[in-house]
Amino acid sequence: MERHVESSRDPAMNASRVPHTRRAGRPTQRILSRTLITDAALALIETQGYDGLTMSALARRLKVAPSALYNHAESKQEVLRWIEDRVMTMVDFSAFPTEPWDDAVRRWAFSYREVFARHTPLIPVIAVLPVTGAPETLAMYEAVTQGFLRAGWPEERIVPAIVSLESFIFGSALDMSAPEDIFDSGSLGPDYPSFTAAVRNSGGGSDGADRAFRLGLDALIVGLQSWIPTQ
Amino acid sequence: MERHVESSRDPAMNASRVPHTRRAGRPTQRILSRTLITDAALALIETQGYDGLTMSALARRLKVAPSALYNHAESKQEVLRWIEDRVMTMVDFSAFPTEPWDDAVRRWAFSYREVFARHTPLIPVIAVLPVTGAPETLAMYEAVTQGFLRAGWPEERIVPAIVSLESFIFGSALDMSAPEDIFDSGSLGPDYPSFTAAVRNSGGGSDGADRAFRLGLDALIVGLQSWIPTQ
DNA sequence: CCTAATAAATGAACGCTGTTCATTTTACAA
DNA sequence: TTGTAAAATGAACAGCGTTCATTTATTAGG
Repeated sequence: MERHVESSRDPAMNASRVPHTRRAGRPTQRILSRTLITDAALALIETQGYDGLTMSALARRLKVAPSALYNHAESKQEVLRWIEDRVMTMVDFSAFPTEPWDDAVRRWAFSYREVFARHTPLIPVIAVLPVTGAPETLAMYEAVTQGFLRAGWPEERIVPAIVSLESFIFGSALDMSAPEDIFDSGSLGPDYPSFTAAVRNSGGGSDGADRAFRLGLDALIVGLQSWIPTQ
Repeated sequence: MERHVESSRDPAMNASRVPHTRRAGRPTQRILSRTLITDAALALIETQGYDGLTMSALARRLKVAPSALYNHAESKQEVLRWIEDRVMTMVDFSAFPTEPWDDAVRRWAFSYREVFARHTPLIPVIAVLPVTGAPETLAMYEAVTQGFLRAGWPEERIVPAIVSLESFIFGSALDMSAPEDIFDSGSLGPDYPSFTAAVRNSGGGSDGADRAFRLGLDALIVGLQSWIPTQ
């Protein structure tokens, strides 16, 4: 068929998987690669959402048969892992080398939550995913760790602290995409008077998730800060 | 076919949806009901996991055709919502009426995490799900709210505090089912020396998630406690 | 320059999913 | 006994992720 290869595209080398031993007869990329597939997947998610991310749709966008994807990715799960690593590059952790610890954590946490609130289907993936083979994710952890060290954190407490913060961030990212009236008890309201009253008097309507996040993050930061020996 | 109704089963009245106005010609349950479907689904999950929870498998277990389920549930999503509400009954919030606030929160949080760590696929469902029509979930929130009031919390701060705690709990439940070596950077290790070292020195291997949860929960509790006016 | 080797692409399957629909069965009310 | 309406059936459906035998394209080596 005359479908693909209408122009001379970038050979699109596979960034992080250089062949170790080059044996006889080494062929080349024609169309696909980890980078290109991830690009297309993200573009697809941008316009169609995660429901629109099917292997067929992905292949269509790359002008390729669905089965061709399986020469490069083991499964859709693997594609999701690639996406996850790419999405991590959108998280802003730039404050750690310069700003005070708590400010840096705050900026990082807000950005982290924001990014994954737009990628909630990744959260169950990421929370369970080994970082092996996720260089961007590792880059973030390295920067965060250095920020903690810079603030005087003892090495052995850094990882648990990061895990705590991340747990809170992931949970909050999920919460962010909840409907505003999630706590509306409807006709059952009178059966649960204390809770219904608390919901009614819980302040502004629209920024409920935001207030809870700010509140919890501050609490977490204060609590964690007591783990830094001096200062 | 001679398949079903081999014994006289409980008519299995639909617990929480009593018909408001009984109009002419009111028929009866034969086999299915919200309660029975939820029972079967949970039993299925217990033995086969969430991957095994398909509408066909569910129907098979109830000795019924798959399409019969759709006379009672609008979709699989609705079945998941029923499961979610049932699972909420397994969360222990019994300490709120008697114990000190922080102890009650701790017990509740530990139980909550434990329960949903065994039901992680529900987490994305629950975090976004309106509580309308989820009586057990509402019952828990009512008890928790009363516990907060009893501890002197101002009404308007209770809901954000609960949301914060829940976010942390859900994130931690996801984290709980992560593999132990999730932070093993593999061959890329040397490129991220600070993080790799922090992981290596982060203490005991197996209870990593537990330590992070305890740490974060304590921090959160201390931080939140400063929101109680007196005491 | 041809040939052998091999990755990459194809297209037709596969089994399974959740869901729909016309039809039949069942149970109760009148 | 009859009428009504919910509940069950079974056959379809489109779409999903994935596999596999086959063809196409590319390049290294003799």
